[in-house]
Amino acid sequence: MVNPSRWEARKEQILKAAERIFARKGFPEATISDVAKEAGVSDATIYEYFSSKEELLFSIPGETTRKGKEMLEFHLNYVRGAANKLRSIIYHYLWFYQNHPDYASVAMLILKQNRKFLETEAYQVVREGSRIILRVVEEGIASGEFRQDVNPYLVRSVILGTIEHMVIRWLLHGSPKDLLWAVDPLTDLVIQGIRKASPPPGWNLRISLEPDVCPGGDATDASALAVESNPQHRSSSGEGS
Amino acid sequence: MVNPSRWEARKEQILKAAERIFARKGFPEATISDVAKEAGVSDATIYEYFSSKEELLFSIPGETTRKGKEMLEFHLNYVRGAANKLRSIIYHYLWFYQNHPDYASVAMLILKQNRKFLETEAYQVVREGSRIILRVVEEGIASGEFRQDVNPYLVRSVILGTIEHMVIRWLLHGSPKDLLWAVDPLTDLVIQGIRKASPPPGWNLRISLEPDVCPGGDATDASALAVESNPQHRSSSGEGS
Amino acid sequence: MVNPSRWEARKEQILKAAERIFARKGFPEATISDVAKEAGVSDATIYEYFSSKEELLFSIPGETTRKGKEMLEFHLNYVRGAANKLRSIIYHYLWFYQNHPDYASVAMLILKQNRKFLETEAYQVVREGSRIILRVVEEGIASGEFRQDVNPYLVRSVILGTIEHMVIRWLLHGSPKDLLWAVDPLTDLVIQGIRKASPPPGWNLRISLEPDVCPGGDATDASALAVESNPQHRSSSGEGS
Amino acid sequence: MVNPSRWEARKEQILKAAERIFARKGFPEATISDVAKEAGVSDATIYEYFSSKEELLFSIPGETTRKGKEMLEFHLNYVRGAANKLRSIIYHYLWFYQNHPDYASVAMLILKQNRKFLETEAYQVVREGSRIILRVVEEGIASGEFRQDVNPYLVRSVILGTIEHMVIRWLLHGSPKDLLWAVDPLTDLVIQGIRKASPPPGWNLRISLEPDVCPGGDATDASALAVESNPQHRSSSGEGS
DNA sequence: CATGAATGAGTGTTCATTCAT
DNA sequence: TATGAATGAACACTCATTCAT
Repeated sequence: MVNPSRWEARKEQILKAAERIFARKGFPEATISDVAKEAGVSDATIYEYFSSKEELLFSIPGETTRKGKEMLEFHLNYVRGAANKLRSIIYHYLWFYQNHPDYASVAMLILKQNRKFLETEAYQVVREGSRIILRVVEEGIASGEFRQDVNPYLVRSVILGTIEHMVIRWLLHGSPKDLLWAVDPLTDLVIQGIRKASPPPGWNLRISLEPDVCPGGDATDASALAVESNPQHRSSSGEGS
Repeated sequence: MVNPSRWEARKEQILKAAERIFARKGFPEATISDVAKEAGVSDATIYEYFSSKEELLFSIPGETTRKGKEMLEFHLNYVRGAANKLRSIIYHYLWFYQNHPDYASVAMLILKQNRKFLETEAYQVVREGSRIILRVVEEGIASGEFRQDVNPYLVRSVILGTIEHMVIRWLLHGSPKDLLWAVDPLTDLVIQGIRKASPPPGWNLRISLEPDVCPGGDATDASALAVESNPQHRSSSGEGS
Repeated sequence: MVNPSRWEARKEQILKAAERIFARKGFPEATISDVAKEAGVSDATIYEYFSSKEELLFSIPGETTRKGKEMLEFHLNYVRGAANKLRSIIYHYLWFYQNHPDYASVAMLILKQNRKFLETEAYQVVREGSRIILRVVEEGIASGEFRQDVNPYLVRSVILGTIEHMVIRWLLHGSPKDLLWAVDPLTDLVIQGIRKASPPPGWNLRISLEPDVCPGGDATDASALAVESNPQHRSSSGEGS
Repeated sequence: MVNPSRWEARKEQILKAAERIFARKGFPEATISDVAKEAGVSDATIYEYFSSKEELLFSIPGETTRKGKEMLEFHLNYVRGAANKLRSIIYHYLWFYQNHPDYASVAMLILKQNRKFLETEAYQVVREGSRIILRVVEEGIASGEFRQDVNPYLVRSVILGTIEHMVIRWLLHGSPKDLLWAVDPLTDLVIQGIRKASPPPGWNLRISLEPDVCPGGDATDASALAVESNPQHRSSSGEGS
């Protein structure tokens, strides 16, 4: 390995080819020859970089996951409040999968159900990533944003489970076209489901105004505010089956 | 097929063997020989009942799913109210997977990500099953239990996604031991997330005021309307990174 | 295996083909395809009968060796006297190799130097075969035909080593054409080398010459030579197992 | 080849590495990489010195054999008498293999049965070495030490065959620990087997002729002693199976 | 009906060898 | 001279599938 950067580049080239091929054909159906052809190298060359077909598969997450986790943590620093952070997390995952469909395929359709992958180092990074959700939920409980009795593990399962379910549908059925439509509805459902059910400050005020506003008035403004703290909007591009 | 009942029994015997083997070893790793041995028949005999290894796999859900769906629908008749029905559904799925781990393995780890399975007749039954959730949610919206703006497809994704996420964790990690602990927390989270915002303590007070404030007005309707008149459509292209 | 005799026949057919191919091309150069073609079956069929290329190789001696050993023991019953028996043994080996050149090739050029073969059950039969020589030599010592100081293990090494050396030369160089020419010379050399030195007819004549030779004081030299030509010193580190 | 001596040193270094590796793993199992690693050079470098893996193998005997042959011939000049020379030869081979086990492995287990090696120049040196035996036997016949009817080729086969048989046993089984124990027994067996059948010393003596024949001579006693002092104890702990 | 026996088709993997640098 | 990098060419082995009995 005289030239490490060249070596890394080649490795990346092979990994990208593998990601594409595995995403397209599935792992058992894809052959090393397919990957080699896609990468523009020989079969044997692949074995210079990866010791087996399976190791090649397990190497795909590697950097991607690490960078993703770092990026997410970086963004979260910009955001205040557990609820807002949950939205960032949901956005992050959906945006990422949307923009890396091949990676999504490999992760959701191949790796997720692979028992051996669980013993992989790469999987540890995935776990760490998913621990962020736990942390944020706990933070929200501590700050009083969320109820004391909320189970962070359940929340994580709800968030990741829903995302994964939608990503898989998107991959297999192609619907919805745009995964990001779900960011707000999902965020809202979850937040609503776990937040401290005391009315947010300001509610009472507005409500007390209503009598004045209602009759013939424009409720829009008032509820607009309410809506902002309480949005359950259904996108016109709903998740049709 | 000299003796139809005997034939069916044999078929079931092979299917059960396949379920066990596929669950244990995964589909590509499992061989027809494995299944044949487990079923106590010869390799060739399997081909008397199923035309290919893949057809054998796709035949596993068949009855199970149909019966499951029927049972679920039967139970739902006992239950009044969309929220209660959602709980029944969640209970049903978790209970079923908990008590049929091999089937859970095949369904969650093998079939769910199989593109070809989507074109299968058996898959149609699965879809029908999942449509029950849509129906119940719509029922809840119509009855006023759930908010008007709730997206039934999202709710379905949340419920099925969470369940599947938990089942997969259970299959791969063995935790939690008892899936059913999640029934109520999950139900509550979802219901809370979608139900018409019944007032937290203190609300009723204000509500009681409304008639005075909005004479002749229907508070419920009003707020429902307010919400409905406040659609916040999100442009799908508005969420740039 | 419904029909064992058919199964055995097939197995034998493959073994014979393997013997021919391995003899002709050597083990590493021979491919399973070669063997399959020679046997008139498919590659896969070979694996129905033998679990690996190596097991196929190690199965070649099997019957042959067992039958050979039995035949040899049968013949030995016809022969009286250890010396005569040794001749029978030498004849047996040379005759056998001469008439089974492919087997000779496999045994001498492939198996003999294979460390793994030593752990094989088939090899045990070979060992038992070679023990016959030990037995006969011991018998000859006990009966007084051979000297007391003869080391049976050395004799065995001489007999088998010479035979193998000649067979290998015969296989590789093609000379001599007829291995059997060596039966009597080798037998005589060995017998002469180990027998109790009873004088052959005519000896005494030559002995009468000695007096003439002695004067002049060469007797010492002569006996020195005699001594040197007859040392049976036991090294403290004998060829113990 | 800028620096010839450096070049030769490198070549020797590679050859020694190859000898070790081939001896340890066998030829087909050993890889060029193994040899390169052992030699501390790169794979490609080996091809600077040897054109192929096989040429590398065939180059191993080269010097060793030539030097061995020279040494043997040198020693033989010190020895008088064909019988004594045969002992020297036997000693030489056994001593050499004993002290060069890796070379012994390569020669006995790999090269000896290689058809292509026979066409090699290196093999010619081996042949020349083995011709020494022929020469000595012929010399012994001519001098009257050995019988007229002795076949030198047979004797060579006996000597080399026995040695090789024992060396192979030693390599594969590890017994006997010390090959050299066999030098004298083997020499004696062979000499006894081919020498002119002069009565063993002491025979005629006892026949009572001698006193008259060698008056005042000590020859009688001496040779008698020689004979009597030649007890042929057979170790009870011979070459265990 | 059931199956023992046979196989065609396919693939991951290895390694001796080459060559630009 | 030395080698890192690349690869062409093979090959053992597997397994879903077929079919005569």
